[in-house]
Amino acid sequence: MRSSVYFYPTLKEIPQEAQIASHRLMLRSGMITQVTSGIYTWLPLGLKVLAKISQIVREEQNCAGSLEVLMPTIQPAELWEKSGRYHDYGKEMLRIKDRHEREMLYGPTAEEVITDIFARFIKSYRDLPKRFYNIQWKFRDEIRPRFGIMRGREFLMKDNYSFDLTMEGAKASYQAMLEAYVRTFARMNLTAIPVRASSGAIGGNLSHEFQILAETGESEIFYDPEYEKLDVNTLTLDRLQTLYAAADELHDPQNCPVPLDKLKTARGIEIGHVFYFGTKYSIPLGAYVMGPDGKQIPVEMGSYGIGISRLVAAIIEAHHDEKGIKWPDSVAPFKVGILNLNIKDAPCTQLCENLYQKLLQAGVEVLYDDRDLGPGAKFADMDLIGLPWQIIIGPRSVTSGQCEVKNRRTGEKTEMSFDDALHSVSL
RNA sequence: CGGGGUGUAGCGCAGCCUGGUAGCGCGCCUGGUUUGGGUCCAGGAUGUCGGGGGUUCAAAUCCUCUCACCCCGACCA
Repeated sequence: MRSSVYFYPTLKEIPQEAQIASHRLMLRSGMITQVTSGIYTWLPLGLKVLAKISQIVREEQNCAGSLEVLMPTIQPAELWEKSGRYHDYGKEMLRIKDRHEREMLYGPTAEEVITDIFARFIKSYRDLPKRFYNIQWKFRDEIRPRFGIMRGREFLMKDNYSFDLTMEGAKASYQAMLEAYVRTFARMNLTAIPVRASSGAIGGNLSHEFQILAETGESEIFYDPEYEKLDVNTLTLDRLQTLYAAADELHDPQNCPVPLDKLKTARGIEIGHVFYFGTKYSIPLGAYVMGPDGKQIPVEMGSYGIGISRLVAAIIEAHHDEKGIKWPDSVAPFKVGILNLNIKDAPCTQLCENLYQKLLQAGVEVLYDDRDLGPGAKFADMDLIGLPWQIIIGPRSVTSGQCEVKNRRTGEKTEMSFDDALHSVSL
């Protein structure tokens, strides 16, 4: 992609309304722009990142044996009346009426819709277990939206719903999701701590929230250092139940099993939440299957959310510096940026064009800054939008035959030949 | 919803107290200049001063109603 035809309206000045790093950087790098309180348009650069994150989440969900569906944003009140939540959910639910005065709502979550689908199509224990997920826009009419996309009213969420015959089965589903989450966040260079949680409005009796560590996180969390050694091979539900981790409001220093000198503390951003809630929805919505003994059994359910749009902000909170974003490779909107320091210098531009074409041919996602701007502006913009690699080519490259390759994450700069540059960023 | 604040050019702001018909920086357009960290010079365009009502010879400025947005708190992926 050429910068001259792309669209990323970068801002030199810090937008007044933005308080936290991710919000400021998303606005300044031209990823998003606010439409109204808590509601944003995703501009091309931001949308690209959102799509990359969605894809990673999707791959790990599929890998964990889940089936993707796409449920609507607008749901009928009727379904929520069955579960009792139409009354319970409160003002966070955006309620609307269609032209027939029928009560509708913009879905804040989708337990009712998916459970209804299950109830209508799945009748036998032989079809279990089943897990369905979708990646869809949700709306929660937050009392006070803030921090940009981090707490918007409209947000993109992956929500997965598991259906099992027994509680043991449900726990296996729960564990499969825990593992998928650890893998998912690891792929985004995030350290995630599954903190035991009260299950809130969705209800139930087993719940963990995933906090990802970032210095600017919203809440303080206290956790056993063993958490930092967790990976998918050592992570089991039983093991998790024995480890201590708590967010500040739930932290109880009196009854904390971890000695004070070992207890670790960090800032966390809640990015995912997993729940087991049994038959809370299956019974009222009629999600029963015929068991092996010929009896109707309400299915055991769980639900598992990941705030995808929030992840964009969370990744930035975890990976930025004073100049801008430092994208992990896996979610970067482009892998490489080429900076043509003087497009009016024909030989220099020729070098840039050649390299650009070679990178495209190699299948590398590249943003070529071919705009007629001074070098300073290009350096500043490229650091701001945070592509993992920068290849800097100026008139002096014409005589030296070298370009400068800069690693945005480490700041390391190396002069090398064009072939070497091509090779090193293609890895 | 309670408390606080802000709405003036695309962005960041001054002007408001003490009423006299709108300004600065950045950005944008034109010409030139410069080209390895937001070059420099010259010229130029852009405003229902958030909206309604009122006071006044005269309102960005005073009064009043209203809307939007932001911040703190309670709630949340």
